[in-house]
Amino acid sequence: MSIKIHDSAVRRIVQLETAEPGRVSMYVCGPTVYGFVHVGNARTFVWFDMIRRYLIYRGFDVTYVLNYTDVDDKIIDRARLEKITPEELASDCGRAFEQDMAALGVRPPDILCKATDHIAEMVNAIEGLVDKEFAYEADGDVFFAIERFAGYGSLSHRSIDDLRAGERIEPRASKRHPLDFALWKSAKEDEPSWSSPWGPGRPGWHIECSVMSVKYLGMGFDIHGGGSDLVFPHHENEKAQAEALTASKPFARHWMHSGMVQTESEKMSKSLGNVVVAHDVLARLPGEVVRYWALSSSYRSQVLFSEPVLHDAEQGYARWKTFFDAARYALGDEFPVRPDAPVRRVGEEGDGLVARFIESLDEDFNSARAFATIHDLVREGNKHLDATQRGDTEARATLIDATAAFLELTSVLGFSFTDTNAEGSGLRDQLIEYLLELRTEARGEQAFERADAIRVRLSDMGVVIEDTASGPRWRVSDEGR
RNA sequence: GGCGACGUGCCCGAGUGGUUUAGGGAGCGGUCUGCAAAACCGCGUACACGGGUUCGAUUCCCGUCGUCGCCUCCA
Repeated sequence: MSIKIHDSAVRRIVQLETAEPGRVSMYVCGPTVYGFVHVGNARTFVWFDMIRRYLIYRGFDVTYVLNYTDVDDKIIDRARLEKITPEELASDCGRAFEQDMAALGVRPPDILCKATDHIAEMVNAIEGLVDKEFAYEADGDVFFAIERFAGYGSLSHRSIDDLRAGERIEPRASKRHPLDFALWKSAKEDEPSWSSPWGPGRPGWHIECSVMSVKYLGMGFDIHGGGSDLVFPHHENEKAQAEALTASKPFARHWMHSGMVQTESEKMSKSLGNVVVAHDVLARLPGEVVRYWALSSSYRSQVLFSEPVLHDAEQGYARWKTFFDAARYALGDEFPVRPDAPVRRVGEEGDGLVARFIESLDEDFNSARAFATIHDLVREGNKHLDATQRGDTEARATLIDATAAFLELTSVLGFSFTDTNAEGSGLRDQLIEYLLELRTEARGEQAFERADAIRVRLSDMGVVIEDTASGPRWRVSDEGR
């Protein structure tokens, strides 16, 4: 088990070194629940889901923690706008998030934690930081004093001077240093608040992740993930808080950051107003297609979200699904439902395609290469379809191997294929079969017009007919589901 | 201004100091088919530009140009 990852703290590819052999603890910054997540968000969560699945596949015992930031200025503002309470808004958006994630094949985390369930722990942590003089109070607010923490900026590779040079906002007058950030914000009128030694208020943005990650995984947990726009200030601040409070380090052993999604030539971002909400995309495309798009290039690179790119994903995924359907038809009862023993010898050269798949993902999760091996697997399987249907037992054995490997590898990537034909009623199937009989008869009589008419009508209803060596095969397309 | 990433064939997108092709999409040609569809086979000889290192660079180094990200809430 030798897995390499790009660690953004050191900016290079390193060996994954976990605190305990065979176990991986990972914390990923989840959504701020005040609206639907956009596809950039979604891509990050799909990616960490895949990483989690892969680590499990490679034998690690993985603990995956995801948080909801459910107390925040934007939640308060939006709730006010919609005339509902912030709690209602947060729980609605949490539910919507879970729906979207389910559609994308993202498994729920092992631990889902919410900021509002950890206010007391956060207050405790802030008190600790004040005691140790890493933080100070000013008019009911509490700030973290970055100058007191040696090494501030080390995660994002910035010096305090560099950061000041790029300042774009007027610093608060009550801060001692312009880059000091809020741990606790005093409540204004009509805002949700909790009591604290500094008066009623709510926690600042970063503290919840420090507190919750350490609570559930302990200092020195293995992987901290999120989008690359969180490196500074969010992750830098999380790290400073946690290491200052516990007087120990590291906060996280490895940091992984996913690249930003862009539309046209701009980053997709809520503040730029150019977001495409995942919910809308999922309303018109299967989640698998979006997942295919998300995973078909490196998690670290910036990627484009556009119609042509979605089309590529749609076609690529369709190739897999078509193979699945064809293999199911050709193999019948011998279709490998769940591969118990991994098949490692398909595509016989070297160690085969499964080995190449593993080798690829071991190297900082090179999913593009992993996808290529699955496409090769599909080609290998497709080559043996016709012969299988003609009764060639050797071809059949190869097809079974290829299919088993295909199912295994795609499931590692989080794709599950379902037999769309099986979703209908027995009556429907009988009717389709009957129409196929009529069509076969017509073809026998050279009445091709009649035969083609049946095919067209069925196709309009979402039932695709394909003539094969051993007779016509039908399948229900996505439109027909 | 500081920090960083990237620039690969029509498009998306891996990768490598030379010997063997990433892969997908689109296109063209072929096989199969009554016709389709699916599938399979074949094809395009790509690595921003200019220097340098090297026997040899798309791959290393320097520079130029360009694109994008972070430095503000953001996945």
